[in-house]
Amino acid sequence: MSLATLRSPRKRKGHGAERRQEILDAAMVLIAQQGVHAVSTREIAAAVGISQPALYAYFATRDDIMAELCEQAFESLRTRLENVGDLEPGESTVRLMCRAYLAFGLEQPNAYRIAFMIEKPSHDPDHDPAGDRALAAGVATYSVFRRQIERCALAGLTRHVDVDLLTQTGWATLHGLVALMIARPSFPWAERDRLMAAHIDHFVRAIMASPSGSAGK
Amino acid sequence: MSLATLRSPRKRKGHGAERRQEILDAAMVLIAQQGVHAVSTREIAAAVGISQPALYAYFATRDDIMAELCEQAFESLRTRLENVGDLEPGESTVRLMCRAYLAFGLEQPNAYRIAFMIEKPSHDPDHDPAGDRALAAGVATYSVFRRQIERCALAGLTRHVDVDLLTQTGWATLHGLVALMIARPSFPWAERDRLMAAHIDHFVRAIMASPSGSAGK
DNA sequence: ACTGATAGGTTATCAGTGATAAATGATGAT
DNA sequence: ATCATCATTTATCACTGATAACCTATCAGT
Repeated sequence: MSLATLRSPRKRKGHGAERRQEILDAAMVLIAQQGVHAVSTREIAAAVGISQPALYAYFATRDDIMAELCEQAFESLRTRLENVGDLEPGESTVRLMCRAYLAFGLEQPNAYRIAFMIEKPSHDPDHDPAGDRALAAGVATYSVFRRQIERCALAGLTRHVDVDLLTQTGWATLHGLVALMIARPSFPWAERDRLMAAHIDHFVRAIMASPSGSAGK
Repeated sequence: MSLATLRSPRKRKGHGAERRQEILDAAMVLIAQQGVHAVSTREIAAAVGISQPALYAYFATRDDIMAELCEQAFESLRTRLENVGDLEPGESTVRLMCRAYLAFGLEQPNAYRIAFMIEKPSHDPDHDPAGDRALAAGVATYSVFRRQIERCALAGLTRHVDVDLLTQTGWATLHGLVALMIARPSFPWAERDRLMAAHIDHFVRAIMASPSGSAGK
């Protein structure tokens, strides 16, 4: 009818959840290109081909988009950890899981940032559905990690048997290296591969009862 | 909150570096109260009693204020690590240093955030004086940490003798726990004291040659 | 075929942000 | 007393996330 409305390259009508995922995908691509803080709602909307307020039909706030991406990042890491498989519990499996974790963080720093390093300003004690779902995804990922440790603990391979304590300090150990290397790339780090290998050695040495870790170089 | 009401009566001319530090102090207080992201340049200016553009006579950008606070946070941590003292090198000294690190991070989360968890959007290859000074302060703090590890290494108390590798993975280990607990407080963490103690045990176990770490709970 | 409801979208606008330019005002030297 | 200087202010810019109000297809029901 009115040709004047064709000025902008308006796209077809999205079918509900499709467009929702379109938005998430566009946001992730932009974030991967420009970093988390540099992407605005207007850029995301333009990438999808809709106006900026249209986003708010699918997400209550910008942070909700981030929370959803956080959830997806957690699930990405979770499948990666699950792909380590249910080999027999032992040091080599633990090493594989550590490698998978570090690889995820260093290969997809933006996903890692969103999952672990973006602080949510929401301190509302009110319901925060998006944040809750992200937290649940984080706990689910944690559970995969924990399961491997637990199997080692049940086999008597760990230094002690408080599985949550082992898992949390172990996870924190891995997170520390990834987070610091992402947040402070200017620091004069040692060579990456040696650093990763040493860190995994330290992990195994800290957690396992009788590690076969290389003691020297 | 109306910013105008927070504004103290206009002050007299500032005396160079005095006012500069006034700004930094006000910024740090506000950040400690409201968090890093929630503090605007207008709030900082109002707290000092000047107009918002007046800040730019002392700092080129808001990020420069943050970089300066980052530098001060690093120095605060450095003195804390130095206060561990130059006792004889050994496991107990290392434990003290770990405790000092974790205590700093958990007691002053905002200073810790500024020092380690705020990513600078400046990717300019151009000169970035403020960022450079912050990095230098970080390296200086790293050196204090490194010195203790080095003394242990020279005494033959560490698992191997690549001091930078030991220090960097060790530092990352400590950072991981602090950063995760700060960034994800909603996670169902184990009890804090036990977690800290276990983490320090893991650190010692990973770094030292013959740790006396408690093996059970 | 008309009606109304509704999903999906738009334009216009708001308050707040970091930052800049130009006008103001006090200070200190001459 | 005059003038230059510099700290500081007012006014403003472009941009941000978010809201209000208004269009416009599409579709179900009579």
